[in-house]
Amino acid sequence: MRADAKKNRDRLLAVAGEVFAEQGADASLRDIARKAGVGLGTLYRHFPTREALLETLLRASFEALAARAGELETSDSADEALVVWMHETTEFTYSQRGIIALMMDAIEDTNSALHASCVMLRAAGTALLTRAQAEGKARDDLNGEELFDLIAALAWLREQPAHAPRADRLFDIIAGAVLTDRADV
Amino acid sequence: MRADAKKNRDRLLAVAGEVFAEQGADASLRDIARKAGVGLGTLYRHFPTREALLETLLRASFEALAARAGELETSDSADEALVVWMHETTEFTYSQRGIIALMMDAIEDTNSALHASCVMLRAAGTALLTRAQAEGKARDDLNGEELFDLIAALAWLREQPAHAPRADRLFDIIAGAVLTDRADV
DNA sequence: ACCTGAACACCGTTCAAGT
DNA sequence: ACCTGAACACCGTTCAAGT
Repeated sequence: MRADAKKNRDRLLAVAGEVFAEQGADASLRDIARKAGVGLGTLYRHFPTREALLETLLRASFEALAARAGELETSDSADEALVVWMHETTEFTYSQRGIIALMMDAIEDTNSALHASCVMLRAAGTALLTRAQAEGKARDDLNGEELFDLIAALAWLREQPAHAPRADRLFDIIAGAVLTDRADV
Repeated sequence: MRADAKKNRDRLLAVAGEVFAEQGADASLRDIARKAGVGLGTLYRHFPTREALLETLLRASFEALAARAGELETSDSADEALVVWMHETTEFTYSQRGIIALMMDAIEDTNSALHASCVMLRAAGTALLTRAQAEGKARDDLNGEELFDLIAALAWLREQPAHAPRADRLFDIIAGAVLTDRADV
């Protein structure tokens, strides 16, 4: 890559990171290009879709979340590990408002730039769920896809301003529904 | 209202009903005006906001759902009544894709045209929940706002194409979390 | 090889001009 | 009293023209 191209790309990523964090994942791409001092075509050349831009920005975080699942799998108790990971995953998507809807699409769309990341994330969660189930800590009649749906539902709720004051309660209720022991977490 | 104004209004409502049902609650208002054979300004004159248009279209359905809660309250067992109503409410919002996000905003925004309808709906659900709790059929540590959040989360999930095949399972899991008896519904 | 921005086809919203 | 559609300020996306 030519040096000027790399400079533009880096600048775009830096600005996009700020703008997405501020305005959510549906922020204007035109605005990002403008703030990066770059032509709109340059943004599209480097990142052909919004998903591609987000994927580049968030890949490291997705991988960190998957790695975190591996970590929790060897350290904490099976049920606690699962709940902690559900919580951290929900909080992560909240830090990138609007991304959970894109992730729900991407996980079924092999052409999406976010597809691989989402599949990886779901697999990481599935491993934690399976371990908890093996130890009788999580309900048996639940699979990784359903767990991903529940996390997505929590993440979406978290994004709703009307819901904010009840975020923790709702998390506990749904996490409680996943575990065998019904006591709040 | 002048006869021609009423004709335009009726025409707009008829077309909007079709277009929203087809394309979801975020359909283009310009498109609706065009299809109704009416100037865009006429749409705005009759319905100053998208919410106002939706409210006029859906008020009857909202009221029917609230009435249905009253009906279920006197007929069915408390737990079944609650779950059936949760289901019917979820299905209703699904028939109007995109409306649940607007409802979540509207319930906190007294200025929204949808505010009253949402508050009424939440109150109807709260009554069913309270009865179920009084009979020991629903968990005690839950209030009407939280129930509304759970229904909203289910409604949002229902709208996600990626989730569709698991819609029924997820409903059972969350409805199960509301009830005291953990058995699936 | 890469960048730019005009061009195109859309939005939501407002409002001057018409009947 | 009501209607119309141009006008304005935005989108996402593409692509001819420039360096």
